[in-house]
Amino acid sequence: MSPRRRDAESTAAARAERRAELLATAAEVFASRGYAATTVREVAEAADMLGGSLYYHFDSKESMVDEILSAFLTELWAAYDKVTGSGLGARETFEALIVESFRTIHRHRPAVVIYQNESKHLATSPRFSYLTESQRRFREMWLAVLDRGVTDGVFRADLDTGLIYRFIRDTVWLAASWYRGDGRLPAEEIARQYIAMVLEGILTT
Amino acid sequence: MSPRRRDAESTAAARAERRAELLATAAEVFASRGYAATTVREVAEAADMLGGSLYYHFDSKESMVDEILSAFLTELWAAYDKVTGSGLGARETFEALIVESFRTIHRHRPAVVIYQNESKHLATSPRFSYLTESQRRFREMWLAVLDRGVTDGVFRADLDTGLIYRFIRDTVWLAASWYRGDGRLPAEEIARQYIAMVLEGILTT
Amino acid sequence: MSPRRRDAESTAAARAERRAELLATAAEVFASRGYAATTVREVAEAADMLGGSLYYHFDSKESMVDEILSAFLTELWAAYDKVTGSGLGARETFEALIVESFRTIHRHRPAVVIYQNESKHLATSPRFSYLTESQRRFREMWLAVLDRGVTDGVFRADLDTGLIYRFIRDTVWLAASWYRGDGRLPAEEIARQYIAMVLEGILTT
Amino acid sequence: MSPRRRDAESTAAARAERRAELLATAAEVFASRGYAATTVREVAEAADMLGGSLYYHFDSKESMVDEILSAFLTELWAAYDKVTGSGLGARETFEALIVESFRTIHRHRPAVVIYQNESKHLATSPRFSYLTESQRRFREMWLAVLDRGVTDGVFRADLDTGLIYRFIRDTVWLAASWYRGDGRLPAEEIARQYIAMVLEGILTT
DNA sequence: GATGAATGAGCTTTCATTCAT
DNA sequence: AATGAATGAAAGCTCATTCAT
Repeated sequence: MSPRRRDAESTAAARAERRAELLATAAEVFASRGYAATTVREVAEAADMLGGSLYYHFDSKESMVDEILSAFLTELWAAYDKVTGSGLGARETFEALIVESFRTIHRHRPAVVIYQNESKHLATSPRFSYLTESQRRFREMWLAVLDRGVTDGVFRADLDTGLIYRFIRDTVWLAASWYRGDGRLPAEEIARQYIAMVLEGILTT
Repeated sequence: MSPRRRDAESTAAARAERRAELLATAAEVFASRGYAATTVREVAEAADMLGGSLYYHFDSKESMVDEILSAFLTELWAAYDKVTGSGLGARETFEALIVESFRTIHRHRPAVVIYQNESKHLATSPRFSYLTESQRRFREMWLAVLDRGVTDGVFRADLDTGLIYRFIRDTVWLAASWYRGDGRLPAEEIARQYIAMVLEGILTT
Repeated sequence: MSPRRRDAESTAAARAERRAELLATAAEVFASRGYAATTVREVAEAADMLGGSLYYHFDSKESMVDEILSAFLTELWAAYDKVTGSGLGARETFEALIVESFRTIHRHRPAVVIYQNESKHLATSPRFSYLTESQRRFREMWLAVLDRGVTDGVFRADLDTGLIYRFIRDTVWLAASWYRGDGRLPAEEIARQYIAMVLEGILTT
Repeated sequence: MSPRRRDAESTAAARAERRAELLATAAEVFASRGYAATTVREVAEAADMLGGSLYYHFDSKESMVDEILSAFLTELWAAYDKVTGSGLGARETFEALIVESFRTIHRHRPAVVIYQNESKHLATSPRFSYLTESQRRFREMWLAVLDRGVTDGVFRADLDTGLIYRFIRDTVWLAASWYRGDGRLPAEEIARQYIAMVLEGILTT
């Protein structure tokens, strides 16, 4: 490996690292103030620079949320795919998905908040069509698990699975709004209690 | 009643009605596009007027959300207070509160959506301090019901009531985002299924 | 005189009186808040009506100032012309003009304030060309008196008459800004002291 | 001096210089068109920029007048304080104050015009309370000089000093409206003739 | 004569974005 | 990489004016 190449690599790596840093900062600000209500100046200030300087790193404000959300969704689906591809039963799949969701909230809290608050609005633009697509997959995945559970006689048959899906979706993602990693309840414990509450309600007894 | 008085009354009534109409329109638009992202011109357009004309009826964009939210909260608390003042047991209170919540969503859907999406941000301004206050009361009310249920042996003691409170809060209010009054599921049926799901999970068996 | 004609006359008279009332009110408001900074609504409010109602009486906000100023100037020039046509000497003319000026201020205080504050700005519009014309006549009249006084050996020759003219003009009209008819100093006493000061100076002799 | 420090200094200096330039332009426009009647766009145009660009340098239109007026008053009072602190007699103080006033007009003509035309209106806002305060000090200072002159037998006792103060104040500051630095009469000559007129009168003796 | 609702132009201000340095 | 000045579109809001009643 030539020194030249090493330089190029370390430069590229340093640049990527800087981007990641800036995106983390931006995500924090977008999450706390709301995307539309946050100015580029505020993001820059949080990163100790001036407004114009961000444009060296990013094309636009929109491209920042874009990167934040797509990075989060990519990682989320990697985790989900691993679970659904493991050949677990309906109940075990249900539990594993809940646990993965709370783990993701733990690692990507600001991104989850942004996703929760802004995705409906952003999704109207073609650039963010992947948000709609993700939501569709999300719905299919959960309905499949719930329906399989009903078919297998594991979940109650007298409740509307569409309704249950919505309740689960809402609680899980809204948890990002109040979840604090430093609280007395770690992500795993929240997942455990959440599973206990929901499962013992929808299970046949 | 003199004609003069009748005139004054009908004029004042007509004005109040017009305000209500405009507020309903504004609420719809704020709910669907987001308060910050909605322009006054858009609200006016939805009401078939020009931007400036709205200012004959309202002081500012802010005063519109203010009226929308406070009208909704006033009605909501009237319903809640009636329930909590009826001397019902923990479980019956729980059920009645859920039913009232879904009924309010049915009648004030756009206001609920706005409340859900914007109140965190709006509450930072002194003008909207009643939002914070309402949230505090809301929390106290639910915790009281849940704790009483635990004490009375009606609700399970091994779950964190703070956590349960949050799950309930999030699911109930977020329901406004997807609820459509014209759907196959009326508010009462949604409430019934929701109660079934949650209660049979947190009840001692 | 037919009753019909009397009605028409009394109606016309009543209308003229109402206009005069409204103009007096408007002058007061324009004088205290400034013409540009005063809204039509404020004028109307001071006259106990709604904004639109003024347009029954007047074409526009501009036509109100127009009437206020031209009425004032008409009366002022009638008084001035009487003085300059009386064949008085330079000093007596000087004194008489000062006295008439303060009398006009006494009767038309708000109009004078408006004239002082706004005429420079208004005069740029063709509609108000009479303001420029009036100012020109005013200058000519005073310079004639002062120059005649110098020629006659009544006024000092070592002072620039253009400068003296300006000083007189400024002090006399600005007096409207602080003059209050109810004060301890009536218009005539102010005129007397003013004349004494300008003619003889403030030094002891 | 390190290069870094020099850079910082020259940058800060350049910025201050630019602000001063823009303020001078704004003062010119405010003075000629009136503050309320001047639009921000007009100020910007006079400075060869677009309306929004001014907001990089100033918070608001109001903050521009604020800076213009307070800079002028600061300098004016520095000059006045020097005079009144010199232990001169009443007549010499009088003359020196007049001279300083005309010198200030010479250097700050637009600011003086703005002060004259707008301060009454601006002073109602707390932000401009210093205008009221300045006017109070101004009155006290002049009355002290005039009263001392009367006591010392230098000034006539048969004239109302309150009245004289007002005449002096009005003429001196209104002079800014017509004074042109390029005219045949320099500030000092105007001051000389003005002093002669007020002290000795315009009559031949 | 007056009301009240609406108009529409124009204002101050904000803010994402650009670009020379 | 970052600065700082400027752009220009668009926002919230004001206000003189109109007009049916």
